[in-house]
Amino acid sequence: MLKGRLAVNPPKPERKKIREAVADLKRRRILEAATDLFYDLGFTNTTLDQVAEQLGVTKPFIYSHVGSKSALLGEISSQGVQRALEAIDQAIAMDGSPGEMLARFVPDYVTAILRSQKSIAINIREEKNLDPVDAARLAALRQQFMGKIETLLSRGVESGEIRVPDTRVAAFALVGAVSWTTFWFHPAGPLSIDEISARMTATILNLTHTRTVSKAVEDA
Amino acid sequence: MLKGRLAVNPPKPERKKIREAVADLKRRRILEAATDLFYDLGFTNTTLDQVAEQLGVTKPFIYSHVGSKSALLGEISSQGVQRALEAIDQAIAMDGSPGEMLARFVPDYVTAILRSQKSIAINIREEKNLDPVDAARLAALRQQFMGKIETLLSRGVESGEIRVPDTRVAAFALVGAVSWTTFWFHPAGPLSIDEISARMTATILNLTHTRTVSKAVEDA
DNA sequence: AGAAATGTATACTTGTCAGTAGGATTTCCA
DNA sequence: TGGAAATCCTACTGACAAGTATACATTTCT
Repeated sequence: MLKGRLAVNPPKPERKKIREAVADLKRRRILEAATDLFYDLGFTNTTLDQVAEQLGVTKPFIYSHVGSKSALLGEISSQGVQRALEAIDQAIAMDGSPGEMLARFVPDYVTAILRSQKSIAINIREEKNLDPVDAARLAALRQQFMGKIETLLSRGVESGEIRVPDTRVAAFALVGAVSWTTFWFHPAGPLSIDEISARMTATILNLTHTRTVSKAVEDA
Repeated sequence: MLKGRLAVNPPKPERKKIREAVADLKRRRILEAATDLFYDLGFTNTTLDQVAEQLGVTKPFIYSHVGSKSALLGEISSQGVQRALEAIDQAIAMDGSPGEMLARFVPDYVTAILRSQKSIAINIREEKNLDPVDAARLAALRQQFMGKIETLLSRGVESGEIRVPDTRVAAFALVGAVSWTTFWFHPAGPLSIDEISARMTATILNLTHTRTVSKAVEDA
């Protein structure tokens, strides 16, 4: 069998690329279907047979692309956090005052959360069904995220642009207010993602910014 | 067997009371144990055998006091919402301006949430494992709760005491910020329930109240 | 005391589902 | 076109846990 492997000519690069692209596509579709079902029914109430059925395949197909049911959950759960981290990193990367960074971050963050609504909801709800290794990894990411927000708020307080009684509690309040949107947002509802993002941003900046800045943001 | 029942003299009231009190106590202990385990391990990862073990009894004991595993979950899940509703009802019942009502409500609400931390967390996480009937009942309660908060905010906006860009979104932001505490609060951590309540209240009122009121609250 | 009712445990049934072994089918290349 | 390799399915196993039938123990009342 080793011989068999060696007998084959090395595959041409573009062929390999197509292979990989196909495999990626399949993985993505599996993730999508699983995300929908986990979101609608809950992780433990969803069987992999159901996921397979929705894709028109069977369970072993899934196992040939994904290690296990919990691996699937781990991957889905991390998606939302990744995007949230991107949002804060981009905001921090811009050159501007802490207040401007926050004004940039919040709408991006809300938008990111609402775009990955299902993964975020799953991430929050199914934490206890995660493999301990994944759970630890995600906890670390979350902590990193919280730290960055808190630092941003602190710097804004120092510079006088931001006014909150307690940066740590304020950071949690901010994240809570935004994360909570995953539970009440309905894509088919009256408010679009952009509208919610705008209103939530106005609401939150009203909370953090001192009046002068807050006015400036409103006028802009 | 009907005859047997009729042959018995009616039980004396105080006797019956003791019976009920004992049964109530047992139920409460079952609920407590189940709450701890559901919170720590998640609903589906907890077996009723584990709950029984923690109480030093066996599974049929539990079934003699509780209809089913999901009935247990339903009862646990509703506890937190009940208390939150009490908090808003008490605040509304006081005679005072909307701003004063809100200033009364928020700390009570935070305290209620943190005191029933585990049930709230379970309520949020295990929604999909609820019996559909319970789920509908709880959804109705939640909606009622949200409606009352939104009304309160609207009245405050009318009276000029409260300033938010959008009462509906602000109501969700408020509830999100507070509910989120269940996920990061550690009873053994550095901040007590009262401290968190105070800081969260200051943070939130900073968000809702116009400056003058906000100052007055701070000075008080 | 002893009959009746209540409460609790032992020991089972039953259904469900994650994960897999091995075979069928397609794809790809010489 | 033959045959190897990749891909996918049919059909199973093994474990686990909810819920229960039945028997035993304990209290309660006459």
